[in-house]
Amino acid sequence: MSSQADQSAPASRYDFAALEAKWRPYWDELGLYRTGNDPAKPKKYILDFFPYPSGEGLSVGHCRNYVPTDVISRYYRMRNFNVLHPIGWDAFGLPAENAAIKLKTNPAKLIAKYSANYKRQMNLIAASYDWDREINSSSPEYYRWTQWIFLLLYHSWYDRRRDQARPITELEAELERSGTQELKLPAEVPALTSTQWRAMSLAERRRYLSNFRLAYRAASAVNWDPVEKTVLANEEVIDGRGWRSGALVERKTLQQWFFRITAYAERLLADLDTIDWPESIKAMQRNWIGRSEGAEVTFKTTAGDLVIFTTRPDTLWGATFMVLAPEHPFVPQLTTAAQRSHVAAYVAAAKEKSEQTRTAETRDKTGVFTGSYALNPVNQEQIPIWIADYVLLEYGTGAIMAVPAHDQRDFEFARKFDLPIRIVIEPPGQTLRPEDMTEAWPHEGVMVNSAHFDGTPASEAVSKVIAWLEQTGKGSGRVLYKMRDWLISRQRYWGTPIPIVHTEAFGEVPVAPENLPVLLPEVPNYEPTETGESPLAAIDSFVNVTLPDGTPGRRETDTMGTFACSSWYFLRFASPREDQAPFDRQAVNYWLPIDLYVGGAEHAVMHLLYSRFWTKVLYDRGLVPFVEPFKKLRNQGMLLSYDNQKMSKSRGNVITPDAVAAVHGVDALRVYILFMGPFEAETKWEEAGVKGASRFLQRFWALARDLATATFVEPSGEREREFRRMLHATIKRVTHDLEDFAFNTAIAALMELLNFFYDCRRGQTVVGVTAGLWREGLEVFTRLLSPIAPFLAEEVWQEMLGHRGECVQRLPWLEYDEAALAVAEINVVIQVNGKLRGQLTVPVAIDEERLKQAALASTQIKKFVEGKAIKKVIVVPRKLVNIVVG
RNA sequence: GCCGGGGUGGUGAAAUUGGUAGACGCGCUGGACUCAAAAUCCAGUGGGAGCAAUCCCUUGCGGGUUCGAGUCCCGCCCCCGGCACCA
Repeated sequence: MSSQADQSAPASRYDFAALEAKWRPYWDELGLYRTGNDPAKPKKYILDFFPYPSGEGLSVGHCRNYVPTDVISRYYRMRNFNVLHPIGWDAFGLPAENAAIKLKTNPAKLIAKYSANYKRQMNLIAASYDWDREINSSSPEYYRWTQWIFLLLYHSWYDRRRDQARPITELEAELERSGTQELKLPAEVPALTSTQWRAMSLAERRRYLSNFRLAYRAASAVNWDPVEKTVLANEEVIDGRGWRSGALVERKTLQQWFFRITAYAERLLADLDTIDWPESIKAMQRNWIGRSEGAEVTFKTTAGDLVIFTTRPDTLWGATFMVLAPEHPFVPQLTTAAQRSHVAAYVAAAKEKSEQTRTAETRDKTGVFTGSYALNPVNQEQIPIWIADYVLLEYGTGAIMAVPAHDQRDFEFARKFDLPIRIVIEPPGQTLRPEDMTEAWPHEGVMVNSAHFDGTPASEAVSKVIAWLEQTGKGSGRVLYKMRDWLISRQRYWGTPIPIVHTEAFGEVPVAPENLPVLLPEVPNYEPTETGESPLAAIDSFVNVTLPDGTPGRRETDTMGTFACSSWYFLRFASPREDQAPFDRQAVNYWLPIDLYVGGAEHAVMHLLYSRFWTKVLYDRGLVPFVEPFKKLRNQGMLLSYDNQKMSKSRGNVITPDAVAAVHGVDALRVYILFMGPFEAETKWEEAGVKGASRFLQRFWALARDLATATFVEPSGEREREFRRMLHATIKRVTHDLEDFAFNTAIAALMELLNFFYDCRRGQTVVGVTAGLWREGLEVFTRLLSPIAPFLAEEVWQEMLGHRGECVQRLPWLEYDEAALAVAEINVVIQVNGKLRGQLTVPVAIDEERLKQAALASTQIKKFVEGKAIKKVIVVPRKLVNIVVG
């Protein structure tokens, strides 16, 4: 499209490229996108998910995220809110590092290049970010504070009595005073007296305290991604594969850093009920947290007390055998000489199988008898102990009681190995017989064969048994979660260094906050190793340090996974240049929590869970006054390419905003993105759809162009009332639809208004309304369009409607006038037996009786009513009359 | 299997609390303009019957509630997303 307009005749199409070139610098100069800071105004914080700049740049799929939030931001600016709409770069992480290795360059350089391109594209689509607040998580000014929060977690412990994180110094004081006796200790942490505590060396104390810290280092079986050459968090493993690399993960036991997110399981679950998020994301988080209520019960064995967890303590009398995970620590001791070779072979085979194959292969039960027996505490019965890989060491206690009558897995196992099946639960009034069963009966029912509990109904069974277990010391009620602690260390270069130094004398020593940041060294070689050791370990100048007191130490060489960076970045935007703290408290108090957070659904249990966790820790430690960071979350639907496939470079079907904007203009791109379907629905890109959006804008532009030459005839009061009514109805619809995230119907409303304008025209002549009202109509349209198609709106407003120098987006949002919406007459539908048979135009204020009479008198319904008895007439004022005949 | 979300024309989709199903767009058909095309404008467009007025059918399937159901209830089928030997 050229900007040289034909001088003689009026142009037939508008030159979108010229408008874009003209208005972009104008808005920049005006500071239109700068964050509002008028303390008298209310605020809106509207945020897009922290993007990861990649070499591929943005596709139109990203626009489905950025355009709607931009429209909402512009809308709230016009509604006179202070709007914070920032953007930054989630810059650390594997993709940039891998790309840099491949291209033999530095990841920082690549990120700079990629993010510059993202910025260019974001500006292209007129996303109204405040670039003064741009942040980059890989800059020392930023990651310094990621390290600071790491240390905050390190110096915090979770007090289960108060359900709150507290400073570790308070725990030390309590241990000094009274040991662990008053603490609600987690089962896996050994109790301690104050005397024992005082006798401990500094290193021993540090080791003991790591049982409590919210950031701790521990040896654990972890997910090793052999392609990325690093460990991954559980949340990053999808179907047994690394979420980015797609490689099958391997089990490795390594010393790793974790965040104790499990301490917050209950709060992370409960607070989901307080936030406005898509149900699917909440469901995924609930599912991930995986809460189960049940009981722990102790069975005596020759290797010691064997604790099991069950959600069905009411079936304890039906336990006919026990099953341990092959890795369970009791296995060697429980295995009898006769069984030794079988057990050893089974354990070895289980070890060979990855998590993947263990679950992917058939669910056929396998297992082997240990030769030992356990004592069922409820009936003093000796039951055989087996091992089988369907029991997982990581969940519960790694051991179960098997109740084949009432659990399908145990049933299959019992049938396969010919173990007894005993029924202890029955449906009321029915009898079950083991020999008749083809599957377990896992439902709730009446207890039978359960000593003095026989006859206990389902509604009371579980709670009564738990109470009895607690009274008799055989067990206790317990809540279990599937969620594991968050593994944060990565054996890679391009991440936030973990601010810890390891020493011989004192164990791990945290870096003092005033010595942050621990800088990531700039080095030419940073390729990952095969050994599970970070490439930083090979850099002596980084590793070897001397503490202020002269103690030699070795720096922690793992870096943090990028989800640490993105777990607090939304706080940083409130005061992005703050250099005394991660954020300015006042600024955070004003801007947070986020009013609207938009991004893809793929972060359901990663970023969105981690951020909630960090926010709760910050809340507990008094740094923020809210417990949930994202009040309202929306996920944009996926945008498939024209071939119904996901857009990807390898398929060659990526559509870029650059290409669309070049052909149709940015406004048309934006209109189509918004109009293509409901915001949250998956949709397919249709080139013809952009043409439709473009046509809509053209049609509006042509009306504005013709304003100067139009003639106005036959003004009529009635027609003008109708015209005004349309204007106000459209203001109302667009306003409500934008508030509801219903961009497609907001645009449909504008299209209807435009069609109405065209109905008022006969060629260049406008019929029924005055020039003044016609102009008002165009002005209303322009203002409603301005957040959606800002370039055309600005052009029409300033150049064609004669408001030069007045930025249309600086005007307040239009209010609708209820009075103008009023109509004198309305259509009412006449139904006979619920079927549409006629219509009636009646005064809006008609009373019910008259409406009924008018309907009955209507000739349209005569033939449906004639000769039949009228049984009933339903009158719904302003809507319909339904005549029921028999 | 469990959890969440869906199923409406040729097509993307609309439809406050149950109250004219298919707004708006795309596509298609016809017309105007043009030497012609593109663009634009005007008219039509759920399916079926009929010259017509008009009538019948229609929101995945089967029941139900109701004067009235896309919407509520019960039972199915199918699609998408997530989780899954979690005791």
